[in-house]
Formats: sequence, structure tokens, C-alpha cells
Amino acid sequence: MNIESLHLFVDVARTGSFAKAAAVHRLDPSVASRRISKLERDLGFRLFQRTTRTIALTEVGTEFFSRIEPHLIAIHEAQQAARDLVAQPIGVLRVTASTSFGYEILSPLLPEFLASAPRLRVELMLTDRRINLIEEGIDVAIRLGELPDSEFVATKIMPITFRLYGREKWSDASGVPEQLECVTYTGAAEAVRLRSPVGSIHDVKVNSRLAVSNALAMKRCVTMGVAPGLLPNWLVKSELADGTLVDLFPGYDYRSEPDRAAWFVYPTRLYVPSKVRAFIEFVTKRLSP
Amino acid sequence: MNIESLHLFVDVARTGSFAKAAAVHRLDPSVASRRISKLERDLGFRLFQRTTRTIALTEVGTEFFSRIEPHLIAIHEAQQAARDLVAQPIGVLRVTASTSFGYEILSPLLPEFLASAPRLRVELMLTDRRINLIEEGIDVAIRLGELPDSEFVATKIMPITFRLYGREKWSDASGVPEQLECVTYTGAAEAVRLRSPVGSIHDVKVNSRLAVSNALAMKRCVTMGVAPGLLPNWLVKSELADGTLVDLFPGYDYRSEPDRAAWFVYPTRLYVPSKVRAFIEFVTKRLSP
DNA sequence: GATATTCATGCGTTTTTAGCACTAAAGTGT
DNA sequence: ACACTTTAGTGCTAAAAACGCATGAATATC
Repeated sequence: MNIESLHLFVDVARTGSFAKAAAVHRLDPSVASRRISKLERDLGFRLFQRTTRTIALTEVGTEFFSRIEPHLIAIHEAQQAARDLVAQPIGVLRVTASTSFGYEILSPLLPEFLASAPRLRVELMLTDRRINLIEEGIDVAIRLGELPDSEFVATKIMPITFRLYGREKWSDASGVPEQLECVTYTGAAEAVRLRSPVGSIHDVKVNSRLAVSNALAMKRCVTMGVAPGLLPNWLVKSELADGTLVDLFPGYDYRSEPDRAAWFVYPTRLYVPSKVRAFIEFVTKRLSP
Repeated sequence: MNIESLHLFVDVARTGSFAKAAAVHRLDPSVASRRISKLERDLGFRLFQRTTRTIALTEVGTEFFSRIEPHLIAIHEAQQAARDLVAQPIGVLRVTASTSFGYEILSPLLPEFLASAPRLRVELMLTDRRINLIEEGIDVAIRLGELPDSEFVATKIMPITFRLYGREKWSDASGVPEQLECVTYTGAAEAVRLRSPVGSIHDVKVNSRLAVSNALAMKRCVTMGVAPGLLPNWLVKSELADGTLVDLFPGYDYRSEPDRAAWFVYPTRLYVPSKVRAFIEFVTKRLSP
């Protein structure tokens, strides 16, 4: 049973004519006639009595008409409302990211984003586990590092580069050391390769006596003076600005695997809700150099 | 947009599974999957987020679900109610017949018929005009005499035979007269042919000094003693029983045109409402010998 | 880690629908 | 009273949609 046919029925009942209702719906009159006939077959009762030139609602037709009309309208309105919901950034946007990224990067952006989308609520789920986007009803996740292989869509936010930072400038006259005592991220690389301004390559072995599983805490350990650390660019902006941390080997290039970046990850590409699009656009704009 | 698909959507949302909902609807899971996809295309937004093994309502899906569900139920109930309306003799039955037939035949039947269908109202439109069944919303008409040529369905109630009746037995020893002073129905035959019990044929010329356009009034004229009259069988039952009228030529056969009868006439034969069927059955049963 | 469940898709077949031309009948206007 | 116009409905054919089945991919589950 077709909803459009029910709407057509309503219009036929209103106008008292297949031809007029067909014109409203941009249909050939014969199509209107046949659709109503099919509707009657589906329903199991006759809606109109017909002569070759006139139609009249049957008793059941009248009854059915008055009963379904408000509900047809309601369903149509529900559809409209739902369309608006995906067309405008309203409703609830569920975002997940690592605690560190959320704290360091997202939090400062949120006041302005929330102001730009007044009818939107944001639920920021900060966790260092990779949770299931579907089950948790996540609209968009921010994932760092390797691009996750999945059916989800990924768009790049910004490249991520790691450099060695510490409390004080590296002043050893012999230049880049062969090994360095560092605070490390759990499971991080054990060596980094640098290229000096003049082109020479230096491999630095990273000795770690303290491995931390949280980027923020790791940074704090570095600033507290435990040891230098290999830290991502996004984590150290303010510390570089106020001098709390300094680049140990400025001018050196760090060779890193390609596509090390921050990514938006979200399900599918058809019908991306506008709240998701709005968030992605806003954040990307603010974080791109 | 298909109503069944909307119901399917509701069940999928409830069970959280295409396969389960498909089983409920006796569908192949792939059909369920495709119907929901088509529904999403029609609606313009995505109802579920999917992985290969799980689905979850999107935010719009949830919103849409809760908004349309009661209306879907309401439409379904409207259909059920309408089906019941045609399946049981309830509602309003509009009947038209001639005033005479209504007075003489239908009126006595109505108490019992109404009792047999307690939820039915009857509107008895007695008129000697042949009104338009469609325009007036008539469910069933009773027409006497020649079968009307039309797109309507006709079923026979009972044969109609005309005989000559008067206040007193015909006692002329010479038997059937060649001509007879009669009260006639407007436009009625001017002669009748009788066959005696022994087989002899007698043509009686009907002389009319009074023609009446209403059968009841005509009968009354006869009983009042104006003259004998050519009256239909259905009109004289009680008068024959109580002796007010007598058959002038008992034992004689009256030759009449074929198919002179009382007919039910009603629009179409598909989806005859049960109130119409009930009425036709009841009346036919009571009037058949 | 093997198995089975679940959603999705490709493909050939069947069913449904649209569009057009045409018929029959009934209003409409002169 | 007559021609004209409008309206509902029907054949017919081409196009579109839906179905059922087999198959594939991914992920729960035991």
C-alpha cells in the first residue's frame, strides 16, 4: 500500500474528481484511476462508486477518509522534521576522541563551535579505547596516527609530526647524540631518524625508563623534568609559546612514516548529517595552518 | 513510499535486526534490507547505521520512529474498522423503492430485519421517481417490472403477476367477458389474455375511466368499489386473506410478458458491503414462496 | 580459532507501473 | 435537440521495480 496513493485518495475525495486530483499530482488521469483501484484492492473495500463521469465516496470511503487524513499529515510532517534535522546542525552530536586530544585541542574550540550552532548539543566522549562507533551511536570520531582500515569514511584534519622536546636547549657541542634518555609513549618507536640542516642523517636510540600511556601525562612528565620526550606537534603549542618546552634539535627534519595525521572517522558517506559536516568543517578550518 | 515498508522499519527498529523483522513479515532478509534502503532513499535520510552484522538507529531514525509509529497504527486500525464496516451489517443502509412497495411489502419486514442487524440504521427512500443511485448514495434499490438496462447489478426478488380483482366474485354465467370496466395503473396494458382451466383463450379488453399513478391508491379505489382492477400479486395478499378483495377469475392463467418481477438493483458486484448482502438475503428469503 | 550468523549485492526472472491512444458515457452550451 | 467537451476506464507496450536465490564479507559466538 502506497503512501502517495493515500494522499492521492485524499485529494480525489476532496476534489471529487480523479482528473483534478491527477492534475495536482502531475499524473495522467488513467494513472490516478488505476492507483485508486489498486488501493481499493489492497484495502479490501471500495472507496468510490463510479459512473463514467462522476464519482462519489462510499460510506466506508468517507469513514476511512476522515480517519486517516490527520495521520497522513502527521507522517508527512515527521518526514519533514527529520529532513530538517539532517539538513541543519541541530540535535545531538556525539564525538569521541582521545582524552589528550580532547583536552588539549577540542576543548578550546568548543565555545566558538557551540556558539556557531546554537541548536546543537555536543556529547564529547573522551576515552583512549577505540570504541565501536555504531553501537555507541557516535557521529564522528577523531583518530590519531595510522589510518584505521574499515568501512568508515576518513578525512584528514592535520598532519602529525613528532619531535624531541625538553626543558632546555640541547647544548652539547657534539650535536645530536647517538642515544637519549627519554620519556616515551607506551608502544612508541625505539629510535628516531633526524636529518640535519646540512643533510647528514642521525639515528637516535631512545632509552626509556618511563613509558606513559597518556599523552597529556607524558607531556607533564617532560615539563616536570623527568627527561626529554618525543611529543606530537599538536600537544606542545602553548609550551613552545611560553618557553616551558623547547625543541631539542631545531632545524632538523624528522623522518616519519607517511600519513601520520589526525583523522575524522565517521560512518558512511551517504546522507551525512549536517551537524557532522558542520563540526568537521569547523574543526578542520581552525586546525589547518 | 510503502506503508508495509514503514511497518517493516518499525519492526526492524524494535528487534534491532533485519533478519528477525524479515522473519516476522515472512520476507527474505535481503528483501528487508533493500526495502529499508529504498525507504531511506525515499525519505531522504538514513534510518540505520550498519556494519556487516549489526545495525543501530540513527538519531533521525529514532526521532522518525517515535513520531510515526502511533500514526501507522492508527491508519492500520482505520483500515480494519473500514473492513469490518463492509464485513458486518453495520452503518447506514440507504434503500429506495416505490412508495407502494415500501408501504405494502417492506414496512412489515423492517422490524424483524432491524432486529437481526442491531448495529444497522436503515434509510428508506420511498419515491416513485427513478433516482440516481450513485449521486444519492443509494446502496440498493428495488425496481419493479422491466429490468433496467444499466451498469448495475440486478437480482430477482420474486415474480410479479397481475390478475383482475374486485369486491365480489364474478358471477356472470356467461364466463369471462369480452370487455371489463376497470381501474387501471397509468400506462398499463389495455387488454389481458386469460386461459381457462380447460385451455380456452379469452382476451379481455380493459376499459378504464380511472387511471391512477400510485398502486396503493389504485388498490384503495378498487376496494372502495369504483370498479375491479388489474393488480399485482404482492399488493393484494392481505385483502385476499380477509376477503376484502377476491380473484375475479380464479383458476384462469394470465399470460404476461416474461421476467416481470421485482428486482434488487445495486452498483457493481465487487466488494458488495455486507449490509447490502444482509438486506438482500433477508428480503429475498421472506418474499420467496 | 573455527563456526555460524547477519547484512549486503549481483543477476536473471517475474511482477508492477507508466504513458499513450482510445472508448463509452454523461454533462454543457448553443 | 444537437454537437461538443469532459471524465472515467481499458488495452497495449515499454520501462521500471521487486523478488528470490546464490554468494560474499565481516563479525559475533562458542
